[in-house]
Amino acid sequence: MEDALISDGRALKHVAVREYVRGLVAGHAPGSPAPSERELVQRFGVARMTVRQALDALVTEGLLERIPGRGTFVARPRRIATPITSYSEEMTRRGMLAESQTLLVRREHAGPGVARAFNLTEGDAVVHWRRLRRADGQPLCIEDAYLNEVLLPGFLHAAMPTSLYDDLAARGLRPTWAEDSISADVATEEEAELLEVVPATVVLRHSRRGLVGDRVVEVSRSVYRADRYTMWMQLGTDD
Amino acid sequence: MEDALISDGRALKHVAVREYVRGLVAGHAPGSPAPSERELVQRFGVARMTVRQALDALVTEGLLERIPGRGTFVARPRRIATPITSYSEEMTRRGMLAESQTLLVRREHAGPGVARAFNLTEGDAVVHWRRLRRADGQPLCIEDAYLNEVLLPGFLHAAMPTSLYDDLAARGLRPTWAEDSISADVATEEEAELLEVVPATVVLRHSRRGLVGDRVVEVSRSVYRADRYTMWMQLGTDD
DNA sequence: TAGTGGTCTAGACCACGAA
DNA sequence: TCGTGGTCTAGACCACTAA
Repeated sequence: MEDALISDGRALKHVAVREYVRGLVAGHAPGSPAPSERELVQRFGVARMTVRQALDALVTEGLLERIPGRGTFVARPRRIATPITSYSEEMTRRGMLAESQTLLVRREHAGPGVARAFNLTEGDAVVHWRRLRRADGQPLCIEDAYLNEVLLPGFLHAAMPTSLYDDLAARGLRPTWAEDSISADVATEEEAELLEVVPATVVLRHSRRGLVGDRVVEVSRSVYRADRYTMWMQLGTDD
Repeated sequence: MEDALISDGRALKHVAVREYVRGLVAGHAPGSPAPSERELVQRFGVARMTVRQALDALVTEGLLERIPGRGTFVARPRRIATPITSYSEEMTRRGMLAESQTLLVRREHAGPGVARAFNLTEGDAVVHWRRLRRADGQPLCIEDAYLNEVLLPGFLHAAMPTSLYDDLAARGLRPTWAEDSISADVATEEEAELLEVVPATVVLRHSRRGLVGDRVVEVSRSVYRADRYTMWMQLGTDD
């Protein structure tokens, strides 16, 4: 929603036009016509440049497309690269029931790897949260998430959120940038027991550094049963 | 390059201003000031709206950023998600010497999996190109690439390109969209022999469907030695 | 021919930042 | 105080599309 209309007290005309058009075409099929520029000039009693400023924004964000000599139309949605998702979001997308069992959650001193990933000094305090993840009731993954406590005051004492990403989102700290590494390996004895496989079974390891701006908010290491999990991703933009 | 100046015969003013500014700030450090809008109005003898249209384009493409009350400046380059790279590009990025040995290249009838990936009918002709990939002389990967011959006339009879992606780029068919899957597995006997490991060694499997627009130009399946390869990727935009 | 978006003019007032 | 970008006006002519 555009809150400039409320919070500012003084509505910007191009914002008013933009949000009017956005609401008008919401849910309309690609190719549906939007109002013509001169029609909007009449309706809002503004200059045409103001209407164009409003429509420019909607064209830039991919909602509308202009065809010279014909008009302005609802654009076909662009393909989008793989979003940065949480385990529960990913499982929901696959149509599976995601469950999590907390194995450990406590304040720890950062080891060398975690400290480097956070740009902290070894020994600095971090929150360590280890969970066993299930899909449709079957063990699928062990995730060790590390969090920078400075960015998440009261996190340890609050009720554990259902979804880490939901909690981060509520704090405005949901990662918008992720640096991932993926490798194949065999399970350790401890991992094998939790995942209910024999030791030395093949697993997929996935590490992530999640950032918001320049701040590292999440460092995680996950190990998946290779017989139950294939990672998917889409790269590129548009089509 | 902006060719509207030449091909159109009649130069668009906002294009002239845009390209003038682009050339002016080329190579300048982030934070360097660009000319002010009123300065460009003077220099080109155009209206301010025309200058703003020119600068809007450069701001949208991420070259400039505006700071109200201060001016317009060269923007800090945005972080970019993992590009769709070829094996040789990826190895070069890692500072390793990439080599390829063609094991097989021929026309084949598409099997069910490849046909589905290409949106073809099973049995349709495809080009199959199998290569053993080395990094710094050591076997790293076996790649089976399948190509749609309809899109690549004469491909089989031409000299084999050093890089498949270079050849595709020359034909305007370098993928701009990729759908990948990654899984952990063990090597087959044949794979183990080529990769110079014992059978049942852990490997990373990577499949890709590469598209340009709606056209599938490449379907590939790669198998990497897990002890020598970790996949990296970056997701998201900006920072 | 009528309507559309693309381009362009020559001004204007505003809020904000720096000096 | 002065310069900056942000917003806005009330027109104009053009090329193009569709009827």
